[in-house]
Amino acid sequence: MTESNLESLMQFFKALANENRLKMIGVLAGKECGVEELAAILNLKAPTISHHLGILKNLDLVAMRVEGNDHLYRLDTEGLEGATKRVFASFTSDKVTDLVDGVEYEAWEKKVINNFVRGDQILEIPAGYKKRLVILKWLVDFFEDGRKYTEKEINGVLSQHHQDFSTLRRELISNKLMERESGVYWRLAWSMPDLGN
Amino acid sequence: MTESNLESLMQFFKALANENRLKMIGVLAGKECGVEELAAILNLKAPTISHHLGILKNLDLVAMRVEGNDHLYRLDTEGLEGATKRVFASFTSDKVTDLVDGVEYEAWEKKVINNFVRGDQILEIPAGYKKRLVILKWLVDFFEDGRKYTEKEINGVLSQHHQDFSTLRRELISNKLMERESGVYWRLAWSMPDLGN
DNA sequence: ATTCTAATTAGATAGTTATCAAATTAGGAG
DNA sequence: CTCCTAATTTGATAACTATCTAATTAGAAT
Repeated sequence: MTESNLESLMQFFKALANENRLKMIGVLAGKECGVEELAAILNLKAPTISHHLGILKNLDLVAMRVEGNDHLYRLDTEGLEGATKRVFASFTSDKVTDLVDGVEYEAWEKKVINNFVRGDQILEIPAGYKKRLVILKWLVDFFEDGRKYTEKEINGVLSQHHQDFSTLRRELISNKLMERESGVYWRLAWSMPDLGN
Repeated sequence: MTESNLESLMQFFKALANENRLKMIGVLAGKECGVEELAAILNLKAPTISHHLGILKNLDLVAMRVEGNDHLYRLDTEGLEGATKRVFASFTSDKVTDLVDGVEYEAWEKKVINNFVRGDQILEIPAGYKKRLVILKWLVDFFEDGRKYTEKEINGVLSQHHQDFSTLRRELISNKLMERESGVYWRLAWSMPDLGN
């Protein structure tokens, strides 16, 4: 459903993402045509038309009947409407998300952690906001949820990961990952999804 | 409207006729992303992502805001819905025909006439049904509409265009372009569109 | 100010697709 | 049965597009 859905969507769009195929659909909507006739109308050679018709036929956008030596093509109105409806159903609001679920949403976070953490050691505190936040979220996971910590305890944990524990402590607070009240600290954020580090 | 309509339809389909762009839409429907983040998720390099985003942005399918050094992209839901609706509208029943009106519908008939007629002379009666019909339609235009003809008159007119007037006469009848009753003939078909011959 | 960061643009290359000419097929016409 | 006609298939080529690396830009951080 998901992968093949994306695949079939793509097939549909590819089929229509071509000037001459669109024109063919327009022409065939008006009248039934043989291959040579289409070739003349669109200023192309017959093999090219055959090629395009093959693509459209595979998706049931056109249909064919034989009359004598001629292959008469026409628009498959039902096929077109059906495909159109199916496609645009996939593009309403929430459905779009379904296009991707084989996708590794956390790839970038993993990469950031890989680049800035070795073992348990933070090699460097990232300058950019987004990356720093990733590291802070990784870091906050070393504190138990629900437990209260003294500042000394906080510093103890943080200094296991990087020398500049006070910057880290400040950042955790300002980014709302931990909270402090009258000298007592506790974490706010929940665990990150497993990043495999 | 017409030419540019086809053009803009094509732009839309081309934009979506690509696996990675579809995936990007799926991802961005779920969350705002920076370029590097998308690059990591889709296993591509940043310039490639920029390239794709440019295409999507031109069509208002995604929108961007700046935060620090990051360019954060998100799905432009309204733009997407709007484009989708517009496209969908172009594909309902009769609208499809509007895709082509700069197109020479009679190109093939012209070509047939050019190949089988020189001046007023039919060089050869086409074997294929469709082509023969084109020539017959060209031929019937030499008879006045509403006037009655004797068989002798018919033969006289036809023999000005080809020696085998009796075959032509028979064909005109069997193809319902002329009718006969008790030795009197009259034409049935109306004039062809001007083919410029 | 200078350095750094993320994004974009430019240029090059590889993969894909449209197109045509030539060969082949399927099936009517004589 | 043989020729003829229209379509398709095959193979080659040209145009286009996706992708990458390297160079550039815009703007934040120090």
